Amino acid sequence: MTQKNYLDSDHRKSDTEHSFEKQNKAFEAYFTTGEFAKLCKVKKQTLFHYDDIGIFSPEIKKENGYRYYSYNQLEVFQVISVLKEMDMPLKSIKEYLDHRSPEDLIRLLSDKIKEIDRKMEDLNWLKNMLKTKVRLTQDALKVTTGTVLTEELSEDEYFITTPYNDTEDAKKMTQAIAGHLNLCHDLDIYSAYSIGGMIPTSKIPNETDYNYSHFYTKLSGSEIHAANHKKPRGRYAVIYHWGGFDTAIADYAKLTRYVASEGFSIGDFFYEDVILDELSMNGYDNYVLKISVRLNGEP
Amino acid sequence: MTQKNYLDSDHRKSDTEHSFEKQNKAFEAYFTTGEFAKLCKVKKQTLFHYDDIGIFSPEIKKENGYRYYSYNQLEVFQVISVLKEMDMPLKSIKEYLDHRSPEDLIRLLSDKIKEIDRKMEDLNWLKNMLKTKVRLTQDALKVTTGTVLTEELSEDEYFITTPYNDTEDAKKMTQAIAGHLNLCHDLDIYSAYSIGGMIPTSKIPNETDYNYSHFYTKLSGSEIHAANHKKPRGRYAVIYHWGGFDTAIADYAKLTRYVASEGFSIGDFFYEDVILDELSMNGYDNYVLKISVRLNGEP
DNA sequence: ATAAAGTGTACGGTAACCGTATAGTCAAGA
DNA sequence: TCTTGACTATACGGTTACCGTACACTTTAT
Repeated sequence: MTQKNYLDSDHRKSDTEHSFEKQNKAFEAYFTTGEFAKLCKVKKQTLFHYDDIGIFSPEIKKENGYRYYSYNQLEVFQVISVLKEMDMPLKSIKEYLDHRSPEDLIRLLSDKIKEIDRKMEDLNWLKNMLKTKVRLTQDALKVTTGTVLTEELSEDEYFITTPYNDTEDAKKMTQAIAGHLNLCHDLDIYSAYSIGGMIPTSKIPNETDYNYSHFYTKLSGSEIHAANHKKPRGRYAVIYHWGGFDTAIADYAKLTRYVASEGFSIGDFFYEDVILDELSMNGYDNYVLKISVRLNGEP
Repeated sequence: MTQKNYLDSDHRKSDTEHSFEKQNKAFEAYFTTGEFAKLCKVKKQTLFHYDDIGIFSPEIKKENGYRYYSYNQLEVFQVISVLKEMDMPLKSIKEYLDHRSPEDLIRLLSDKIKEIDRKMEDLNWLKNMLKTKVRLTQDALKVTTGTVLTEELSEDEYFITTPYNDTEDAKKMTQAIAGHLNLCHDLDIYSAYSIGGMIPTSKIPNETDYNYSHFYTKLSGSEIHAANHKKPRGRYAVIYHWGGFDTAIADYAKLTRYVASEGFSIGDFFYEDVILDELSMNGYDNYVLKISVRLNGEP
């Protein structure tokens, strides 16, 4: 790759003043810190730093402190760059460089390849989640609130749910939600959707009660094996509500009246999804909720 | 998602001692720092830190300094977690949270999606490079050095080259190599292969001359449009050399003798590749070189 | 009442540098 | 030879997002 020439044997470790005086011209074959930094496309500071921590030092250091890097050190630096790009801490790089061997290299790189695979999976998941979130938010901006409409759910949706029995105790509820998050976490489920709440239609929310029976997370393709609830496909009555949970009660009532007036019988659960949440809005009072309930029977 | 109940309006910002005494029981609806940290799956320190820098503070702080987080703050914390997972610095998260809106969220997430795409491309390239490196290293371990063998190159290979005219001046050569690296960098070419050197067969290396005419980088599929040299397919004489550039001279001669003795005429260039380099070996003297030259004409 | 467990602040340290101030050094032109 | 401008070195502080530990005080359970 590069040539190892006579300069090497002449000057390597020849750091007495004598040899400097005698072969001063040889310094032309060396790079100062600034030159070498430019070659490596890094700041001088980086080279100082590497020298300080002992991972990469100039071949020669004059007694006035001036550093001189040799041509063949460029390659060593490249090695460090590559290892650094793989997120290897300098400490480990140093350790590796001190004991390197082809076998260790193969081990090291193979591990890194696995790590990259993991990282790519994570990124892929994150990307899908962000895309879903963008879509949901865009939809939410187009929504009309306070009016009942109907919507066809063309496919069954699968949920993982955490049951909830306690009453309106805020702390208990928070713990249940945290528990649900942990459950999802343990099952490696990271949905793009917010957590939703199910309320049995037998218990329409009122001023004193707003009782969820379950908290749920919608599952996507590869995760439906973990499902324990199915939101059945079919026609749903939907109302979008703006103004937080407190004032949603009225819209639950509206929804119930609508179902009856249209001659349907009501499905088993209200499904409550947060469409615009803390990510884009400041505070519960500005959330946009989507409340839906299945229309059973023929009108 | 969660319920906003009476605790909210009663206790938010009610941090006088009076209201604490009066509604002490309400604290049961709040979480201490440790509890909340467990809920969020982080250390207490993190919450302290977020409070310090003003990005996320408990709803209530008693006059003895004890922090109390409310149930609805869990969601705010989740938001911070998600943004953090997208490598957003806390400072920017705070800025965003202070002015958030659905439109900004869409902008933000769309940018992040693009960023993720870039990152995945980078990772993919790195992965391919590592895989190639592993393969090359494994091959190198199986190699016999010092013996001439022949090898069929079934496909043309495409190189991007940097010409080199100067003589054995180490500094000039280093600069040429650095220039080559920069060229590749500028063209977005990051090969998995090390830089190779080409030597015209008219100038067989000897004790005083080891003159490369070009440095090259092998291009892979999508990059061949940038090629300015083709290593033609066909039969090649190959010798693997262990012991660095200095002692390679003898093997160049061996190669030349072999070509003649078998009745071939010699190709235009020697191709010199470093098979085991600084990544796995310590110092030039332990490199393994692969020197190849095309066998022209029928024997 | 006492002990265990939890909470607070403060301070130091981490990783891999970047920026700046200050002082010394080198190379080229007058 | 001297000066000037460009460069070099060291030292110290700052960055980011925390982690650990020490020490003192509270709360909770017994």
